[in-house]
Amino acid sequence: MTTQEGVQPMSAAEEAFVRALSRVLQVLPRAVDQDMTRAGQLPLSEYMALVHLSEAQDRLMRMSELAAACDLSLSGMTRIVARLEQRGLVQRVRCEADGRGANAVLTEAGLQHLREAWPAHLASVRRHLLDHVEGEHLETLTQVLQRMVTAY
Amino acid sequence: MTTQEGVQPMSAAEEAFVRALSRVLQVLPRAVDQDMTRAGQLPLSEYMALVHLSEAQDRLMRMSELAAACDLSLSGMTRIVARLEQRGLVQRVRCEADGRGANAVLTEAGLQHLREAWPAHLASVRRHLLDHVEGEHLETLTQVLQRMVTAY
DNA sequence: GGTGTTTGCTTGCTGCGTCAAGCAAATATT
DNA sequence: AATATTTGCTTGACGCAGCAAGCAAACACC
Repeated sequence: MTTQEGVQPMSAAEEAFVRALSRVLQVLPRAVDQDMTRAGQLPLSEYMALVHLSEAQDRLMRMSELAAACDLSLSGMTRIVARLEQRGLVQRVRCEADGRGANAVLTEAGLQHLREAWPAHLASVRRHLLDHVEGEHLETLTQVLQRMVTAY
Repeated sequence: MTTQEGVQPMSAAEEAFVRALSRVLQVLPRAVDQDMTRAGQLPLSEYMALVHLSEAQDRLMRMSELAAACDLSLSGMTRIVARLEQRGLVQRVRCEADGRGANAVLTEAGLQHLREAWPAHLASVRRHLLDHVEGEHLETLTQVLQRMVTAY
Protein backbone atom coordinates (compact mmCIF):
# COMPACT_ATOMS: atom_id res chain seq x y z
CA MET A 1 0.00 0.00 0.00
CA THR A 2 0.97 3.58 -0.53
CA THR A 3 0.79 6.44 1.92
CA GLN A 4 -2.91 6.16 2.61
CA GLU A 5 -3.20 9.58 4.22
CA GLY A 6 -3.56 12.66 2.10
CA VAL A 7 -4.42 10.83 -1.06
CA GLN A 8 -5.80 13.12 -3.65
CA PRO A 9 -9.53 12.61 -4.12
CA MET A 10 -10.76 11.66 -7.55
CA SER A 11 -11.90 14.20 -10.05
CA ALA A 12 -15.23 13.62 -11.73
CA ALA A 13 -13.48 12.35 -14.83
CA GLU A 14 -11.38 9.93 -12.84
CA GLU A 15 -14.39 8.74 -10.97
CA ALA A 16 -16.23 8.06 -14.21
CA PHE A 17 -13.26 6.18 -15.56
CA VAL A 18 -12.94 3.97 -12.54
CA ARG A 19 -16.64 3.18 -12.48
CA ALA A 20 -16.64 2.32 -16.16
CA LEU A 21 -13.63 0.10 -15.83
CA SER A 22 -14.95 -1.74 -12.82
CA ARG A 23 -18.17 -2.35 -14.65
CA VAL A 24 -16.23 -3.76 -17.57
CA LEU A 25 -14.19 -5.88 -15.24
CA GLN A 26 -17.31 -7.26 -13.66
CA VAL A 27 -19.37 -7.82 -16.76
CA LEU A 28 -17.18 -8.71 -19.71
CA PRO A 29 -15.43 -11.87 -18.63
CA ARG A 30 -18.76 -13.40 -17.70
CA ALA A 31 -20.26 -12.34 -21.01
CA VAL A 32 -17.53 -13.89 -23.12
CA ASP A 33 -17.45 -16.98 -20.99
CA GLN A 34 -21.18 -17.44 -21.35
CA ASP A 35 -21.01 -16.98 -25.09
CA MET A 36 -18.43 -19.72 -25.29
CA THR A 37 -20.13 -22.22 -23.06
CA ARG A 38 -23.46 -21.57 -24.74
CA ALA A 39 -21.77 -22.28 -28.07
CA GLY A 40 -20.86 -25.65 -26.62
CA GLN A 41 -17.24 -24.76 -26.15
CA LEU A 42 -14.91 -24.79 -23.21
CA PRO A 43 -15.05 -22.09 -20.58
CA LEU A 44 -12.77 -19.18 -21.25
CA SER A 45 -10.15 -20.16 -18.70
CA GLU A 46 -9.63 -23.56 -20.30
CA TYR A 47 -9.77 -22.17 -23.81
CA MET A 48 -7.06 -19.66 -23.04
CA ALA A 49 -4.82 -22.38 -21.70
CA LEU A 50 -5.18 -24.23 -24.98
CA VAL A 51 -4.41 -21.07 -26.93
CA HIS A 52 -1.20 -20.51 -25.06
CA LEU A 53 -0.17 -24.11 -25.52
CA SER A 54 -0.88 -23.98 -29.23
CA GLU A 55 1.50 -21.07 -29.60
CA ALA A 56 4.29 -22.70 -27.66
CA GLN A 57 7.27 -24.51 -29.05
CA ASP A 58 6.23 -28.14 -29.65
CA ARG A 59 2.81 -27.21 -28.22
CA LEU A 60 4.29 -27.92 -24.84
CA MET A 61 4.73 -25.82 -21.71
CA ARG A 62 5.78 -26.25 -18.15
CA MET A 63 2.94 -25.92 -15.70
CA SER A 64 4.48 -22.83 -14.15
CA GLU A 65 4.97 -21.11 -17.50
CA LEU A 66 1.41 -21.83 -18.46
CA ALA A 67 0.10 -20.53 -15.16
CA ALA A 68 2.07 -17.33 -15.60
CA ALA A 69 0.89 -16.93 -19.18
CA CYS A 70 -2.71 -17.24 -18.07
CA ASP A 71 -2.23 -15.08 -14.95
CA LEU A 72 -3.43 -17.87 -12.74
CA SER A 73 -2.05 -19.48 -9.65
CA LEU A 74 -0.16 -22.69 -10.14
CA SER A 75 -2.76 -24.64 -8.23
CA GLY A 76 -5.48 -23.19 -10.38
CA MET A 77 -3.57 -24.29 -13.44
CA THR A 78 -3.12 -27.77 -12.03
CA ARG A 79 -6.88 -28.14 -11.90
CA ILE A 80 -7.50 -26.64 -15.31
CA VAL A 81 -4.99 -28.99 -16.92
CA ALA A 82 -6.56 -31.86 -15.01
CA ARG A 83 -9.94 -31.02 -16.55
CA LEU A 84 -8.42 -30.65 -20.00
CA GLU A 85 -6.58 -33.92 -19.63
CA GLN A 86 -9.80 -35.69 -18.74
CA ARG A 87 -11.25 -34.48 -22.00
CA GLY A 88 -8.17 -35.66 -23.84
CA LEU A 89 -7.26 -32.20 -25.06
CA VAL A 90 -4.01 -32.05 -23.18
CA GLN A 91 -1.56 -34.57 -21.91
CA ARG A 92 0.65 -34.34 -18.88
CA VAL A 93 4.20 -35.43 -19.47
CA ARG A 94 6.89 -35.63 -16.84
CA CYS A 95 9.78 -33.38 -17.70
CA GLU A 96 12.86 -35.23 -18.87
CA ALA A 97 15.45 -32.77 -17.75
CA ASP A 98 13.85 -32.19 -14.37
CA GLY A 99 11.95 -34.98 -12.72
CA ARG A 100 9.86 -32.64 -10.59
CA GLY A 101 8.58 -30.71 -13.54
CA ALA A 102 5.47 -31.47 -15.50
CA ASN A 103 4.75 -30.40 -19.03
CA ALA A 104 1.33 -29.87 -20.47
CA VAL A 105 1.22 -30.90 -24.12
CA LEU A 106 -1.57 -30.03 -26.50
CA THR A 107 -2.89 -33.21 -28.09
CA GLU A 108 -4.14 -33.52 -31.65
CA ALA A 109 -7.66 -33.52 -30.26
CA GLY A 110 -6.86 -30.35 -28.38
CA LEU A 111 -5.65 -28.67 -31.53
CA GLN A 112 -8.76 -29.82 -33.31
CA HIS A 113 -10.96 -28.43 -30.56
CA LEU A 114 -9.20 -25.13 -30.88
CA ARG A 115 -9.85 -25.05 -34.60
CA GLU A 116 -13.53 -25.52 -33.94
CA ALA A 117 -13.75 -23.15 -31.03
CA TRP A 118 -11.93 -20.06 -32.17
CA PRO A 119 -14.64 -18.61 -34.38
CA ALA A 120 -17.03 -18.55 -31.46
CA HIS A 121 -14.45 -16.93 -29.29
CA LEU A 122 -13.49 -14.40 -31.90
CA ALA A 123 -17.08 -13.49 -32.62
CA SER A 124 -17.75 -12.95 -28.96
CA VAL A 125 -14.68 -10.80 -28.51
CA ARG A 126 -15.56 -8.75 -31.57
CA ARG A 127 -19.06 -8.22 -30.38
CA HIS A 128 -18.25 -7.32 -26.81
CA LEU A 129 -14.99 -5.50 -27.22
CA LEU A 130 -13.66 -4.61 -30.60
CA ASP A 131 -16.90 -3.40 -32.09
CA HIS A 132 -16.89 -0.62 -29.53
CA VAL A 133 -13.40 0.67 -30.18
CA GLU A 134 -12.64 2.94 -33.06
CA GLY A 135 -9.47 2.02 -34.85
CA GLU A 136 -7.77 5.29 -34.14
CA HIS A 137 -8.03 4.70 -30.40
CA LEU A 138 -6.90 1.13 -30.43
CA GLU A 139 -3.21 1.69 -29.94
CA THR A 140 -3.53 4.36 -27.30
CA LEU A 141 -5.83 2.13 -25.34
CA THR A 142 -3.56 -0.83 -25.66
CA GLN A 143 -0.65 1.20 -24.35
CA VAL A 144 -2.57 2.38 -21.32
CA LEU A 145 -3.80 -1.10 -20.50
CA GLN A 146 -0.35 -2.55 -20.90
CA ARG A 147 1.10 -0.01 -18.55
CA MET A 148 -1.44 -0.92 -15.91
CA VAL A 149 -0.19 -4.45 -15.67
CA THR A 150 3.48 -4.25 -16.50
CA ALA A 151 4.31 -4.22 -12.81
CA TYR A 152 3.11 -7.78 -12.33
CA MET B 1 -23.99 -15.44 -30.55
CA THR B 2 -23.42 -13.79 -33.86
CA THR B 3 -22.81 -15.41 -37.19
CA GLN B 4 -19.83 -17.47 -36.14
CA GLU B 5 -18.72 -18.31 -39.64
CA GLY B 6 -16.67 -15.91 -41.65
CA VAL B 7 -15.72 -13.74 -38.71
CA GLN B 8 -12.93 -11.44 -39.58
CA PRO B 9 -9.67 -12.50 -37.94
CA MET B 10 -7.99 -10.05 -35.63
CA SER B 11 -5.33 -7.66 -36.79
CA ALA B 12 -2.14 -7.51 -34.80
CA ALA B 13 -3.28 -4.32 -33.12
CA GLU B 14 -6.60 -5.84 -32.18
CA GLU B 15 -4.90 -8.90 -30.85
CA ALA B 16 -2.62 -6.80 -28.68
CA PHE B 17 -5.57 -4.86 -27.37
CA VAL B 18 -7.52 -7.95 -26.45
CA ARG B 19 -4.57 -9.54 -24.71
CA ALA B 20 -3.85 -6.40 -22.76
CA LEU B 21 -7.45 -6.05 -21.69
CA SER B 22 -7.81 -9.64 -20.65
CA ARG B 23 -4.66 -9.33 -18.61
CA VAL B 24 -6.09 -6.27 -16.91
CA LEU B 25 -9.32 -8.09 -16.32
CA GLN B 26 -7.53 -10.98 -14.74
CA VAL B 27 -5.05 -9.08 -12.63
CA LEU B 28 -6.50 -5.80 -11.45
CA PRO B 29 -9.53 -6.82 -9.44
CA ARG B 30 -7.41 -9.21 -7.43
CA ALA B 31 -4.76 -6.56 -6.89
CA VAL B 32 -7.18 -3.98 -5.56
CA ASP B 33 -8.98 -6.55 -3.49
CA GLN B 34 -5.75 -7.71 -1.92
CA ASP B 35 -4.69 -4.16 -1.15
CA MET B 36 -7.94 -3.62 0.68
CA THR B 37 -7.97 -6.81 2.68
CA ARG B 38 -4.32 -6.38 3.55
CA ALA B 39 -5.16 -2.92 4.82
CA GLY B 40 -7.64 -4.60 7.13
CA GLN B 41 -10.64 -3.48 5.19
CA LEU B 42 -13.53 -5.29 3.61
CA PRO B 43 -13.13 -7.13 0.33
CA LEU B 44 -13.88 -5.05 -2.70
CA SER B 45 -17.28 -6.59 -3.37
CA GLU B 46 -18.56 -5.69 0.08
CA TYR B 47 -16.95 -2.28 0.01
CA MET B 48 -18.65 -1.43 -3.26
CA ALA B 49 -22.01 -2.42 -1.85
CA LEU B 50 -21.48 0.01 1.01
CA VAL B 51 -20.46 2.74 -1.40
CA HIS B 52 -23.61 2.34 -3.43
CA LEU B 53 -25.74 2.36 -0.30
CA SER B 54 -24.04 5.48 1.01
CA GLU B 55 -24.97 7.31 -2.15
CA ALA B 56 -28.59 6.22 -2.10
CA GLN B 57 -31.56 8.19 -0.83
CA ASP B 58 -31.79 7.56 2.93
CA ARG B 59 -28.78 5.22 2.57
CA LEU B 60 -31.30 2.55 1.69
CA MET B 61 -31.76 0.36 -1.37
CA ARG B 62 -33.84 -2.56 -2.45
CA MET B 63 -31.86 -5.77 -2.77
CA SER B 64 -32.50 -5.94 -6.46
CA GLU B 65 -31.38 -2.36 -7.07
CA LEU B 66 -28.23 -2.95 -5.13
CA ALA B 67 -27.48 -6.14 -7.02
CA ALA B 68 -27.92 -4.31 -10.30
CA ALA B 69 -25.75 -1.43 -9.18
CA CYS B 70 -22.97 -3.83 -8.26
CA ASP B 71 -23.44 -5.99 -11.36
CA LEU B 72 -24.03 -9.04 -9.26
CA SER B 73 -26.72 -11.66 -9.17
CA LEU B 74 -29.46 -11.21 -6.65
CA SER B 75 -28.42 -14.30 -4.78
CA GLY B 76 -24.85 -13.08 -4.65
CA MET B 77 -26.09 -9.84 -3.16
CA THR B 78 -28.16 -11.69 -0.59
CA ARG B 79 -24.99 -13.29 0.70
CA ILE B 80 -22.96 -10.09 0.66
CA VAL B 81 -25.61 -8.23 2.59
CA ALA B 82 -25.80 -11.15 5.00
CA ARG B 83 -22.08 -10.83 5.66
CA LEU B 84 -22.34 -7.07 6.06
CA GLU B 85 -25.28 -7.45 8.38
CA GLN B 86 -23.32 -9.83 10.58
CA ARG B 87 -20.70 -7.13 10.96
CA GLY B 88 -23.38 -4.62 11.79
CA LEU B 89 -22.56 -2.42 8.81
CA VAL B 90 -25.90 -2.91 7.14
CA GLN B 91 -29.35 -3.70 8.33
CA ARG B 92 -32.06 -5.56 6.52
CA VAL B 93 -35.49 -3.97 6.68
CA ARG B 94 -38.66 -5.37 5.24
CA CYS B 95 -40.14 -3.04 2.68
CA GLU B 96 -43.25 -1.26 3.89
CA ALA B 97 -44.92 -0.78 0.55
CA ASP B 98 -44.22 -4.29 -0.67
CA GLY B 99 -44.07 -7.09 1.84
CA ARG B 100 -41.90 -9.27 -0.35
CA GLY B 101 -39.24 -6.65 -0.74
CA ALA B 102 -36.22 -6.21 1.48
CA ASN B 103 -34.20 -3.05 1.87
CA ALA B 104 -30.58 -2.91 2.82
CA VAL B 105 -29.87 0.13 4.98
CA LEU B 106 -26.42 1.43 5.76
CA THR B 107 -25.99 1.71 9.52
CA GLU B 108 -24.03 4.39 11.31
CA ALA B 109 -21.27 1.83 11.82
CA GLY B 110 -21.33 1.13 8.10
CA LEU B 111 -20.92 4.78 7.30
CA GLN B 112 -18.11 4.99 9.78
CA HIS B 113 -16.37 2.03 8.23
CA LEU B 114 -16.63 3.67 4.86
CA ARG B 115 -15.00 6.81 6.19
CA GLU B 116 -12.10 4.75 7.40
CA ALA B 117 -11.80 2.56 4.35
CA TRP B 118 -11.96 4.93 1.46
CA PRO B 119 -8.39 6.23 1.63
CA ALA B 120 -7.04 2.71 1.26
CA HIS B 121 -9.35 2.07 -1.65
CA LEU B 122 -8.52 5.33 -3.32
CA ALA B 123 -4.80 4.83 -2.92
CA SER B 124 -5.02 1.40 -4.43
CA VAL B 125 -7.06 2.61 -7.36
CA ARG B 126 -4.67 5.47 -7.97
CA ARG B 127 -1.69 3.22 -7.86
CA HIS B 128 -3.06 0.48 -10.06
CA LEU B 129 -5.17 2.46 -12.48
CA LEU B 130 -5.08 6.20 -12.52
CA ASP B 131 -1.33 6.61 -12.24
CA HIS B 132 -1.04 4.87 -15.59
CA VAL B 133 -3.47 7.00 -17.49
CA GLU B 134 -2.50 10.37 -18.82
CA GLY B 135 -5.18 12.97 -18.34
CA GLU B 136 -5.66 13.57 -22.01
CA HIS B 137 -6.64 9.94 -22.56
CA LEU B 138 -8.97 9.67 -19.65
CA GLU B 139 -12.15 10.71 -21.35
CA THR B 140 -11.61 8.75 -24.52
CA LEU B 141 -10.92 5.69 -22.51
CA THR B 142 -13.97 6.20 -20.36
CA GLN B 143 -16.17 6.54 -23.40
CA VAL B 144 -14.90 3.34 -24.93
CA LEU B 145 -15.35 1.41 -21.71
CA GLN B 146 -18.82 2.77 -21.23
CA ARG B 147 -19.81 1.74 -24.71
CA MET B 148 -18.63 -1.80 -24.06
CA VAL B 149 -21.13 -2.31 -21.29
CA THR B 150 -24.07 -0.16 -22.23
CA ALA B 151 -25.82 -3.16 -23.71
CA TYR B 152 -26.23 -4.79 -20.31
C1' DG C 1 28.06 -39.29 -0.44
C1' DG C 2 24.82 -37.92 3.17
C1' DT C 3 22.09 -34.19 5.10
C1' DG C 4 19.59 -29.73 4.48
C1' DT C 5 17.46 -26.53 1.53
C1' DT C 6 15.06 -25.13 -2.47
C1' DT C 7 12.06 -25.90 -6.34
C1' DG C 8 7.95 -27.62 -8.98
C1' DC C 9 3.80 -29.29 -8.66
C1' DT C 10 -0.42 -31.26 -6.29
C1' DT C 11 -3.97 -31.60 -2.69
C1' DG C 12 -7.09 -30.17 1.36
C1' DC C 13 -9.62 -26.63 2.81
C1' DT C 14 -12.06 -22.49 2.36
C1' DG C 15 -14.73 -18.48 0.46
C1' DC C 16 -17.16 -16.50 -3.15
C1' DG C 17 -20.62 -16.25 -6.69
C1' DT C 18 -23.84 -18.66 -9.82
C1' DC C 19 -27.88 -21.30 -11.07
C1' DA C 20 -32.05 -23.59 -9.95
C1' DA C 21 -35.49 -24.49 -6.68
C1' DG C 22 -38.26 -22.81 -2.94
C1' DC C 23 -41.28 -19.65 -0.46
C1' DA C 24 -44.20 -15.89 0.53
C1' DA C 25 -46.39 -11.61 -0.75
C1' DA C 26 -48.62 -9.21 -4.50
C1' DT C 27 -51.23 -8.98 -8.63
C1' DA C 28 -54.20 -10.68 -12.29
C1' DT C 29 -58.16 -13.52 -13.74
C1' DT C 30 -62.70 -15.31 -13.39
C1' DA D 1 -63.59 -13.51 -3.41
C1' DA D 2 -61.02 -17.77 -4.94
C1' DT D 3 -57.48 -19.36 -7.66
C1' DA D 4 -53.53 -18.78 -10.75
C1' DT D 5 -49.52 -16.26 -12.03
C1' DT D 6 -45.82 -13.27 -11.23
C1' DT D 7 -42.46 -10.98 -8.45
C1' DG D 8 -38.76 -10.40 -4.85
C1' DC D 9 -35.81 -12.49 -2.26
C1' DT D 10 -33.47 -16.59 0.09
C1' DT D 11 -31.48 -21.16 0.25
C1' DG D 12 -29.19 -25.54 -1.40
C1' DA D 13 -25.94 -27.52 -4.34
C1' DC D 14 -22.22 -26.76 -7.20
C1' DG D 15 -17.88 -25.17 -9.51
C1' DC D 16 -13.95 -22.38 -9.56
C1' DA D 17 -9.84 -20.25 -7.81
C1' DG D 18 -6.75 -19.14 -3.96
C1' DC D 19 -3.82 -20.12 -0.02
C1' DA D 20 -1.21 -23.07 2.80
C1' DA D 21 0.52 -27.51 3.62
C1' DG D 22 2.45 -31.63 1.66
C1' DC D 23 5.54 -34.39 -1.19
C1' DA D 24 9.26 -35.55 -4.37
C1' DA D 25 12.99 -34.52 -7.10
C1' DA D 26 17.11 -31.57 -7.57
C1' DC D 27 20.68 -28.97 -5.84
C1' DA D 28 24.14 -27.29 -2.39
C1' DC D 29 27.36 -27.99 1.03
C1' DC D 30 30.42 -30.17 3.93
